[in-house]
Amino acid sequence: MRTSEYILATLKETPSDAEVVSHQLMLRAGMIRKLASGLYTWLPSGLKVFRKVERIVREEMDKAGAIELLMPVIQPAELWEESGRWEQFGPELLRINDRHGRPFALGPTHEEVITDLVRREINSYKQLPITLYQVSTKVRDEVRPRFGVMRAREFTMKDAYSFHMTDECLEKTYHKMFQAYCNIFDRLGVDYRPVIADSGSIGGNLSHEFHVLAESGEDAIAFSDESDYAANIEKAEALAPTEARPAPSKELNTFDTPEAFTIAELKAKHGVKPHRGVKTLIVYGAPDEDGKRGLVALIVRGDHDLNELKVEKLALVDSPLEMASEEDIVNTIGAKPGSLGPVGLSMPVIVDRSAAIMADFVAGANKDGVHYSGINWDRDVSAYTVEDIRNVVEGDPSPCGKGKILIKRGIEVGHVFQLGTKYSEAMKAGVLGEEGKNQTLTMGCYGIGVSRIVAAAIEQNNDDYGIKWPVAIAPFELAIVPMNMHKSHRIPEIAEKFYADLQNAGIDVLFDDRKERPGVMFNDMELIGIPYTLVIGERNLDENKVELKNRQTGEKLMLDIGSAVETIVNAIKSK
RNA sequence: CGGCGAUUAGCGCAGCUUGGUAGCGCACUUGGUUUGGGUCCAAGGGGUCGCAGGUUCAAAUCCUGCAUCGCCGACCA
Repeated sequence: MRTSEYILATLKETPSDAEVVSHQLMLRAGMIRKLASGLYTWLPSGLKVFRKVERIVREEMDKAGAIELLMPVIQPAELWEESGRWEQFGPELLRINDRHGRPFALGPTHEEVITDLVRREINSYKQLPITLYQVSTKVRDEVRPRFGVMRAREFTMKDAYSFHMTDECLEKTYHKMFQAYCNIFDRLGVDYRPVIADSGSIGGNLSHEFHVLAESGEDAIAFSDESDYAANIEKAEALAPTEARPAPSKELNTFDTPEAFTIAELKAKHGVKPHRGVKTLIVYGAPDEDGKRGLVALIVRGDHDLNELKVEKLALVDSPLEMASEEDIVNTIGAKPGSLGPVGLSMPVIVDRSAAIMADFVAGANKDGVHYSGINWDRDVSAYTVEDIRNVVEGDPSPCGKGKILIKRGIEVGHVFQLGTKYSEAMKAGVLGEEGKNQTLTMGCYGIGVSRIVAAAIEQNNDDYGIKWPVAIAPFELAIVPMNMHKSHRIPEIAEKFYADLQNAGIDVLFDDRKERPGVMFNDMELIGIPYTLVIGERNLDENKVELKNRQTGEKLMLDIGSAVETIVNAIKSK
């Protein structure tokens, strides 16, 4: 490709609404442009990267025995009603009506459609197991799209679905997919980790997420510093403390706290250390037979955070989890949030394991502007249950039994699930088994965010000058930058020859044939992140040399003109 | 969904307080100059000042409503 016949679309200035580095660089490097909130056009350079990621994903899926197909974005509501997700999915499911007023959804994922297809097409155990996949556009009406294509409303995902007669068979495919994912991320050249995960709204049992590690990641991952344990923080168990609860040594006392309604204020104004107090959070309980929801109190240590996912799974608590309104709290307890505590509460009280071994602690007195000190479990609060309801923090013992927890941030780029029979049962997808009896299929599903990978790779590979692409997914492998080509006759000649020879050798080349100053060209090529730049200038030509620059290392090599093509091809193809 | 903020040329912004000819930098076009790291000079093109309504002789500027975009929050106890 010649720059003169291409849209480089690079920007000197950073658009003001781009927050994270990958979003800024994708705009500046001319990869994407925003159409509306969470909707992006892929410009030529962006699309080239996107296609390279897509290709690696396809190759590895094919290698793992998955078969590609393509399903519609627009899906009839009936299918979603059948699986129960028309109700369950919430406003993220973008719904439309056709001209006849019939309801449809724009597919955020394709479990329903694939299950419907398989129940029609697959009739015998002999056709199983089978893994089908597609690379397609997904639509999710995100509450808050952000970070460019990282959390967009329309994005591209590779989604695969496997169907089996038995759980053992599902497990085998699951491991095969897991390995295929590792191969994919290895080839993409990103630093990633598979982590134990929750299966979320997709449903199912065992599940792993693949995360690209980056500061800007929206997920927190808990690692062990001594083993290869890694889990999404929402899934990492906070082990029960091994130490025993000290005996009470103080009397229960009240003290006035008229201006302290948060843990931070309690610390600032009354010197209460956060780990010596507890937070009391009020949520709605599971509905009773009449559908009425009571309140439930959740107690965690002042310096700990509640884990909503763990709470949601408790039988006493309504799912999805919802914080009680201030009105309901005042009406039931007689005090506002900020002055609540476990003493004298007439509702179920669920205490975190770490809070349950505290003695002589501080909490609100359920009276505005008053706190208790010297609270002790059993003596002052009789009815309560103990559960794991908090997020792990750094330094906690690892749930795997070895080492301590470290917390890092990650961008979720892949997710594999063992779904089980959630969809096949609801949608009656079964086949005849060996004994001639109908048997419900068991399913797995496996997603990779193709567009998100592009952004995640940039988060991990950039510097002050721009993007530093891994060769495998760079928009171009090499840039030819001639110095002042229009002032010379031999430079264009040699540059053209290199352009032709390198292309013939299978290198993806961008030939910067613009009439620009060298600095402008260098800056553009570095911003776009092309891994190698071949600089052709009079200065070196006199010695029969050209210069090869490596974007990753900054290293410059002088090459003899005669052997340069071979050297370059070897360097690039070895990656 | 709640709070805050923004909206003026393709991009980044000023002008608004105190109403009176719509500006700057980058980008773009033309000419010249320069040429191994975003040259310099000159001339030019490009705007329903987000939309609707109101106040006024006069509104980018003041008032009201709406829309869009963004940030933060939804762990506050």
